[in-house]
Amino acid sequence: MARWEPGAAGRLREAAVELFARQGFDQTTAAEIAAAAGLTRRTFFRHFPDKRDVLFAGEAALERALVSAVDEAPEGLSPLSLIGLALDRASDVFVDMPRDRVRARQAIIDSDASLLERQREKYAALARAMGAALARRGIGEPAATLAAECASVVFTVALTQWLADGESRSLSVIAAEVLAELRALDVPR
Amino acid sequence: MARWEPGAAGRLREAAVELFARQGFDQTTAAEIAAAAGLTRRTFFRHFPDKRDVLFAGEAALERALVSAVDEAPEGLSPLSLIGLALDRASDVFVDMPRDRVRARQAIIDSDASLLERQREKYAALARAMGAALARRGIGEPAATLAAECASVVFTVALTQWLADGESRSLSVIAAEVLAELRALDVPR
DNA sequence: GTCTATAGTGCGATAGAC
DNA sequence: GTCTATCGCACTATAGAC
Repeated sequence: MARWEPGAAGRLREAAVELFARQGFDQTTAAEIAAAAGLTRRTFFRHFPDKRDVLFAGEAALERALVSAVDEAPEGLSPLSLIGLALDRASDVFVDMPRDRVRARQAIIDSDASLLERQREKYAALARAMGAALARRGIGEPAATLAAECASVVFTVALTQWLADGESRSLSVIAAEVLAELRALDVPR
Repeated sequence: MARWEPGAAGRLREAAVELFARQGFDQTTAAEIAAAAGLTRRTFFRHFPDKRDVLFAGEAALERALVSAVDEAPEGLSPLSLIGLALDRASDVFVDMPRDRVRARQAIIDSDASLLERQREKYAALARAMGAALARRGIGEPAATLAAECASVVFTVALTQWLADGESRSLSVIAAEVLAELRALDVPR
């Protein structure tokens, strides 16, 4: 048997969601999480610079998905259409995730102001990366920034809806619908 | 002579920007700010629950302007047109402010992570208030949230441009232009 | 570890406005 | 007199210096 099982970071992330959900974020120590994952406190901090990060390690994959979709998209699309492609690709990141697990994670974040702030920070970083990707395609300012922020908002709204009680549609379907609503914002009502 | 001059909060805010700009946020104590405004440390904390708040007390007026514009707008407009009216009203809040002072304030915020965090929080609250105002007008979800977040983004981008070196146009002109860019995001390019 | 400086709070006293 | 803003003091907590 190996000295360590593979996927230490993943096991830490799962254990963290589990423990935070059961006993609260503040009431859970890094040592507990590490123990539940069969690791030591020291190893926890080698993977995550602070206790909060264990909940946000997934954002990197999201950013890669969003940015690569923009980078690889065909020419001649509108910024909003580019965003549509990016959101579709980002939705793929979530297809293999159990909805209940993502729901639990979001409930933890919603319960703590400092976690909410960290989440805002992550989304702001995501938007900056998207803006840079759009700029590489020749989209000027302020269009690139506006489109990137729109992507962030549409994604957030769509994710919230995906996690809502009784919702069964896929994230990509919901995101497309929310993007359509964004496009319709200038229709009088 | 009166025991207290009127406008204590305003004097504290001015002194704070002055001192933060000169010696840095961390290097300035609440007592110093209070003294510069002819008050005591205790009075500072009666006006502002914490040291950061002295930089953000103005957001309340901004929120009132945005929300009242939506509340008082005529019927039958699109959500984007509603936020156009709101942005115009919000710009009025800034007409009497010296651009250099707002620039100094923003430079202070940009220099400190915890202040940036507070600013994100304030804008998030602003967007929530706008979303609620739009909902009162019968705008459903997710349109209300989307439009409110768009307003927040357009305002942020416009304010940044207003503060840019060499920019001389008024905030309301810039905001109208940025909103026009937002409307044009679905044009292929 | 100690020491210092500062953030932030609770409470009561006081000086004015009305 | 009431009401409110300010003040002064004492307190806890915490971050950094050493």
